[in-house]
This record gives sequence, C-alpha cells and structure tokens, in this order.
Amino acid sequence: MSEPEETDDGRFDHTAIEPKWQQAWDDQEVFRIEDDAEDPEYVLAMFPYPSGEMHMGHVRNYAITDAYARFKRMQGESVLHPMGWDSFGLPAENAANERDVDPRGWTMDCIANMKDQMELMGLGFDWDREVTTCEPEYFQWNQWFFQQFYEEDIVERQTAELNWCPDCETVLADENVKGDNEECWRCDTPIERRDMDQWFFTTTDYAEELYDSLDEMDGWPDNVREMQRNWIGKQEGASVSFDVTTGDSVDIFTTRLDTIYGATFFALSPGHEVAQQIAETNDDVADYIRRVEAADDEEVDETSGVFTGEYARNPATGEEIPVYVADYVLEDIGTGALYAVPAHDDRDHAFAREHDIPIEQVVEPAEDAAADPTDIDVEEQAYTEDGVLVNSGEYDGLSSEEARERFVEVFDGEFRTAHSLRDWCISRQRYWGTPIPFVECPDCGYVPVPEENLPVELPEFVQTTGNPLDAAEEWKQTTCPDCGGPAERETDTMDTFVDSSWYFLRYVSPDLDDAPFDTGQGSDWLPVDQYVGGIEHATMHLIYSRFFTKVLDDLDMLNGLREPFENLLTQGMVRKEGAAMSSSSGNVVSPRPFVENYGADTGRLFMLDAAQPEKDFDWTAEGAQSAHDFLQNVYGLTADFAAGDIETGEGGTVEDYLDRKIRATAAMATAEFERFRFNHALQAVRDLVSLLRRYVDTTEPSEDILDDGLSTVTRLLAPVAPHIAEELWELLGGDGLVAEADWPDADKPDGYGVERRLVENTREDIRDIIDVADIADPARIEIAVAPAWKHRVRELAEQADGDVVGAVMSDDDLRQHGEAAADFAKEFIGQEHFDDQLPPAEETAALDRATWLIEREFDADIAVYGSDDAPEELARKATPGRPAINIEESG
RNA sequence: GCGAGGGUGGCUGAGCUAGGCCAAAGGCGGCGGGCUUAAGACCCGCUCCCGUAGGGGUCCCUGGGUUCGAAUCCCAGCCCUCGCACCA
Repeated sequence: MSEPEETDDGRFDHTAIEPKWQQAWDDQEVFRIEDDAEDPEYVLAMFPYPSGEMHMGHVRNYAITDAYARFKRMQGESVLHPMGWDSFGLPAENAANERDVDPRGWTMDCIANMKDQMELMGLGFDWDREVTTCEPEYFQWNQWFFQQFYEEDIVERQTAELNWCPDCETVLADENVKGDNEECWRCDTPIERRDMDQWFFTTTDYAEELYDSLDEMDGWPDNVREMQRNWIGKQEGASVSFDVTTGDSVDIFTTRLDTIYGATFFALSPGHEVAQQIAETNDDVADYIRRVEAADDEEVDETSGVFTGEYARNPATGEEIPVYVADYVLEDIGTGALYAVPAHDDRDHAFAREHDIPIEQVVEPAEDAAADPTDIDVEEQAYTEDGVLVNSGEYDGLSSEEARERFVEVFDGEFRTAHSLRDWCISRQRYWGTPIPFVECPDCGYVPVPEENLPVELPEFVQTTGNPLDAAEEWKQTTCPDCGGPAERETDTMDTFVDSSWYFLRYVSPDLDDAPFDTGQGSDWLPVDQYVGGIEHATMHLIYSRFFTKVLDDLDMLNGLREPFENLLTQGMVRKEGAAMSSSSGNVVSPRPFVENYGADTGRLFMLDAAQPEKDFDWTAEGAQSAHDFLQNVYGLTADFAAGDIETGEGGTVEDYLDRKIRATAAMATAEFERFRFNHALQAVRDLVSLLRRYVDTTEPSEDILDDGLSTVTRLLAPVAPHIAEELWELLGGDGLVAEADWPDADKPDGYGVERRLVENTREDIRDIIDVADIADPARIEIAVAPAWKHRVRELAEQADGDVVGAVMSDDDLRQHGEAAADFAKEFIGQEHFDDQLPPAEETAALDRATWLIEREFDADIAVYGSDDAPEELARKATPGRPAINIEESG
C-alpha cells in the first residue's frame, strides 16, 4: 500500500502531503541559519503574545514573512527568519487566578500549542533561535540593561500623576492609554489618575532624535511615521520669564512670541508650584485647585479660573497683568504656565470674555493673506494666523516670523523645542513580568542588585488581591547590597514592552550567556531588513524599540546602529463579512479547523492572493475555495504530465510563444515578490498556468517546454504554497527540495509588452469582426502585417517635426509609393504621441508565434502574411501594429 | 480642530508616485457553451449602451482647470477610514 498522497480523482490530499514536507524541511534544516552567515536577509514578524490560539491575523502576518523569507532563500540569500514568544503579561496572571494554575505553566502550555499551530501552517522558522521572554535566560538581560541604564542616568525614579488601570491594578505608560476615553490598551477599562512614585526610562532624552530621524526612514509607511510624529509632538518655540508679584520668576513656553505685546493676563495651571504656593495663603485659589483636581475633565468648564490677586510684569509692555489659576492650562504642556493673548488664541479669548479681561490686537493679516485686516474683529473672535505686528511699539510692521526671532533676544528668552513625548513609566504592580532588580534599604535608599546576583527570579505565584510579589514575604526580605542591613526587594516588575524592545537582537545570539547579544554579529545582522506586524504597535513597541536601539548604541553595543528596522510593513486586518474577526462576536475563522479542511497552502495562498499585505481584506468562503481549486488545478496538470498522460510531440513557433511567456512570468513575479505584492505575482502565475493548460489541450506540447513551464510555476508558487510546491517538484523530478531550489530568475523578453498587446488586440479585433459581422463559422482567417514602407512612413512621421508629408515624400524609397505614401503620411499629421511598435519582421514573428492560440480559439485555418508577401488587397488595410484581417466564412 | 490615507464597472480589487496602447487586469457572482451517464472538478466565451468587418457613444465621487490628450496632474467641494488633540 502506498501513501494516500493522491486521491482517486487525481487530486492531492493536503492531510498527507503537508506533514510529510514539514518533516522533510525539519530533517534537512532548511530554515536554520548559522552564526557565521554574513549579513543575512533579516525577515522578522512581530513575535506574538502566546494566548494559546492563533488567529487569522497571526496567520496573515507569518504568511507574509514566510513567503518573503522563502523567496529570498531561493534567490540564494542567507535568511534569518526567527520566532519567539512575548510571554510575560497580565493574561497569564488572570488565567492563573481564574483556573488555579500558575502563570508559568499556563504560558508554557500556550506556547506549545501555538508552536504546534505554526508548524501546522508550514511556517519556516529557525527554531534553534527561539526566544522566550519569560525565561530567566532572557529576562536577566532586561535586568542587566536596567542596571546599565541606571548607571547612565537613563533610569530615574519620578513622582508624577500616572495612569492607573483599576482592572489590571497597575500603572500604565502614556503609550498604553488609548483613545478618546483614555482606556487601557489591554482591557479597555477607563484609566484613573494617581500620584505615584515609579521607575522611568528617560525617553525624553531621545525625543529629538526619535522625531528627526523619522524623515529619513523611507522604508517605513507614511502613516506610521506620522503617528510617531504626532505622538512625540515636536513644538518649536521660545521660553521667556515673567516676574510675578509673589517674587517668583515664572518661565513660560510659547510658539507665538510675536504676540507678547498682546498679553493681557497670565495663567498658571492648578498644579504649578507657584499656584500651589499662592494657595497656601489664598483660600479662593486653594478652593479652586481642590475643586478641579477632584473633578473629571468634562465636569470643569473650559473657561473656569480664579484670579490670584497677584500680577505678572509683561516684559514687552512693562505692564502688570493679572495672574489667574486656570484649569485650561495643563501642567504637563510647556511649563504649565503661559501668558495669554486673547486677541490671537481661541482659548485665551474665551477665558478673557468670561472674566472681562481686555483684548488687545497686536497682529493683523499681512497684505498677501486671504483675510482683509478690516474684517478682523478680535473682540468677536481671535485671529490666530501669522501676520504683521501692530500695537507692538517699535516693532510694528515686523512679520510674525521676524518678530519671533527678534523677541527672543529682546526679552532675554531662549529658543526651545518642546515635545509631548513623556518619559516611559516602566513599573508595573504585577507578578508576571521581569522583577526590577533593586532593593530598598531604609538607610541607603534604592540600591541596585549587583550584577553577580542577577537574575532576580520570580518567587512562586500566590493568588492574592494585590501584587503577588508584595505578598511573597520571604522573597521580599533581603539584605542591602551596600550596608548589609535588612532591606526589601522592589516588588514592581517591568512593563512587558521592555521585553519586546530588544528581542530582535537576542535572535542573533539566543544562547549567549555572558551578554544579551553578540555585538559584532548583532551590528552585522541588524538592522532588520524587513519587519512585518500590526499597526497597533505604531506608538508603543515601535517607539520603544527605536529608543532601546539608540540607548544600546550609546552604551557602545551596536557599532553605530541607530534604527532597528530598515523596512516596515504594517499588515491590514483580516475581516469577515466586513467586520473585524473577533471571538467575542463569534465572527471568526479559526486557523486549525481551516487547515484541517482545506490545508495550510490554501489558507496561505488565499491570504496573499486576496489583497496587498497592507490592506484589510475580507475572508470569504468563495475566495478560499478559489485558492484551493487553483492548487488542485495545478496539481492535476502536473500530475498528468508526470504520469505521462499528456502526449507530447514536436515543437514549432508555439514553443517560442510559451518560452517567452514563461520568462516574462518569472520576471514579473520576481519584481512583484520583491515589492511584497504577492497578489500581482500570483496573478502572473495563474495566467501562465492557464496558458499551459490551453497548450496541453490544443497542441501536442513539447515535453521540454511543458517541463520548463511547470517547473517555473512550481518554484514561483513555492514561497506561498510551499507544501504543494514540494509535491509538484517531486513529480517533476526536481533535485532536492524546492525550498532550496534556485529561483527562476529571468529578464522579460525584449519587446514583450508590445508583442502581448499586438496579439491581444488582434484577437480582440477578430472577435469583434466575427461578432459584428455575425459570422457563424469562420473557416479561414488571414492576417497581414503592414508593408515595410508603412512602417517606414510611421517612423519618419514620429521623427518629423511638423511637416510629415514633406519628410515622407523626400524619401526616395517612399516616393515610389506615391499617392499611397502621401495619404498614409497625412494620417499622422498632428499626432504627437506614437505607441511603441515592432519592426515588420518582428511583428510577423509575434503573430506567427500566437497563431496556435487564434487557431484554437476560432477553430479556423490561420494564415499570417509577412510584410512582403501579403496580397495587395489585404495589405492595404494594414497599419503598423494593426494587421489587416480577412475572415472567410465556411459554407 | 490638526494631520494621514482613501472614494474605480453587480461585488471585490488593480491601475493612478513615470498622463496616451484604459471600456479600464484578475478574482467572485451572473449568463452561454464544452467535457461527463450524472454531479463535482476542469476548460472556453460573454457580462456599460448602440452597431451585419475590427466602428461609435457614455464612464473611473461632484464641479472646475492644465494639456493635442486625464481614472491618472492641479484647484474647490462632498463623503469615508485612521491617528493626534484643552499642545500654549
């Protein structure tokens, strides 16, 4: 009994072939890459959180990277295509609490399950480089980095009002808070604010570079770069000090220094230290601050505020302007204090109207502006555009831009660039993460755990209402590394985004035990050539990783590498019936049952064929079926050929047609694979298969050509449908595995596009004629290429500048065609654009090659006349690129 | 409000960053035909309107414009999706 690789009706059985080839790849270590590989193609998919079940989004992600990795491998490149597990995080802890397991065991089970599904999909990862972030071998380096960062002052403890997720019971970084309603990125619970003392990475130190280098990152999509720009939020402005009657000098930040003459009041945020000071002696201010701090944002009126009784001196006018504490001034924007110019800022305007503060116009529209100065009424509405200064003393007439430059000097300010990016709060009051390697000593304060005592491992998990680390008394009690006295361990763990900020470096040397990664190899293998993942990480993971890379380079670990990901592709969502697939709505197609029914190849082909990777696409049963049918079709054709069921014979011009088509297909597919446009590449492949089938059905095909065609199809299909491609490769008697075969590199044949158009147009014309003339049964079709002299006329017309007829008639050879040449020349008068055309001999050759297709389609005898031997009557109607056609009806 | 990306024939989806060969690929759906005992699978053709020889008309959100020529470039408007947003 043989293996049931083929069912009775000549179709393949994916349940038999898929495991077989997966085993073969594994046995032959196809996806393994050695450490000594030089600058391999680094193809990376964002590693998953191991929830235990793969969903179609994962499948799409890995189908993309795997196809590209396989393509590159076949092109002869060394390819690094690794996979790992972002395996710390709250879901494991929740699962542990819900079903009485421990987070570690649960996580490991999930990993095993997901890995199993990945293998079922035939994804080609180098499992020798698997990285698991919850293992001490991995997270010890988080701790080691933490200490290094601490040395370099990149780790700080800061007290701030932080985001608290009541459901996750932990603080969150700003990046983890999503949407208008400020919800937790994991559980969608609205976050609360709490003043806390936490560990931070000082990402703000790198804000400038993180922002500026986005401009040069051409390999990233514009929308991601724009999202990061928004997030980092660069503001160019200036700072100036105002003396306040409290005796303080208060620093403000403004982007509109040009409007300083129009400042009619001064405003402090409720949290500003000067405001707090005033509150100590001023009950009104104290009441106000207490009120707005207790209230939600929406509850406070935007124009609310309280006069402090103090005044600030406007350095421009010398006037004393009232100081307010106002809720619309935000503590963490700029310096938390501002001078307000009601005439030129909407919020200042609203506040001034509410509190009866004068409005003083100091800018009016410039002459070239859209607005007319006489139409501007700043009492009614603020004029917020740039313009020309007025009411600004000796500076009247300056443009806003000039004024901003000048005023910095005049008012003793300084240019300043502000960013809205905040430092990265990395403390989490959770168990399942990397312990922060510090101890708190009553005498010495926070002291780092010495390097030789790393890693600080996690204690055994206990179910508790708060942070399990806090409850692990025995683990918590330790001694101070400095003074040896009793001390307590830090019980916070790190944000899991720390883990994912450098995992792409660990893949380079996953087993190294004296460093997080090998610097030499890392700087050779990095940056990642192609990174693929979801857009949801645009402002989290992708900023953190960039930050980490820069810091590690500044720690001399990356030989000048500043950016980790050269090219980024953000894949679109997989939808079903127009809606996002989500388990909560039951609107899902699960990979495992799908693979069992249709096979991994069908799923992969469908996903890559349905849409371009960055676009959303709808999963439909018809589309999946169509992909499956196509694979069966190719298999059937190849199996018939391999079994000798196709009678082969002598070749002729048909072979040239096929040969050119095969080469053109390989060339097109290669270019499209390179650009991640799998759908285009696959269309070319489908086209070739369709042609091969017609070739088999209507001629006695050449064995060589058929073999070449099928072998090309097989290899072009191999990155996308790898299992069936192996099966086809074996049927065709290819050497070794197709996964390791040579990619069919080819140049597009000369003039291919023009030829293709000629043939298509000619066939189209014949169809039209038959249809319009209502020819029931064409018996003979004559096709005549235009005479050489017409080609010549056309050529001259294209070169001639204006006097087409003159140019033609001054040509000796053409003159002998007299009237006819002149008339034909006239047709080109005024024509400025000339399509490419083949010379007459090549046009004839192209039509000759395509004769079989025409013959077959119309079931008629075909005669192709070259430019010299066409009957006069027929050739008269022909023009270059447009052969004359005569159809004779039978009967 | 600021910013980014879109609006293509029944649906989906290319093309539009290099204007002309674009009535506009492919897939799906629909119609007709072939193969088959039959079904499935597979193969072929048609699928905006008119036309008895390859022709003509209308068309790529709307309205203008540039050009000999625009789905493709420019301007205005409408609509959709996404990101940021009391940002000084």
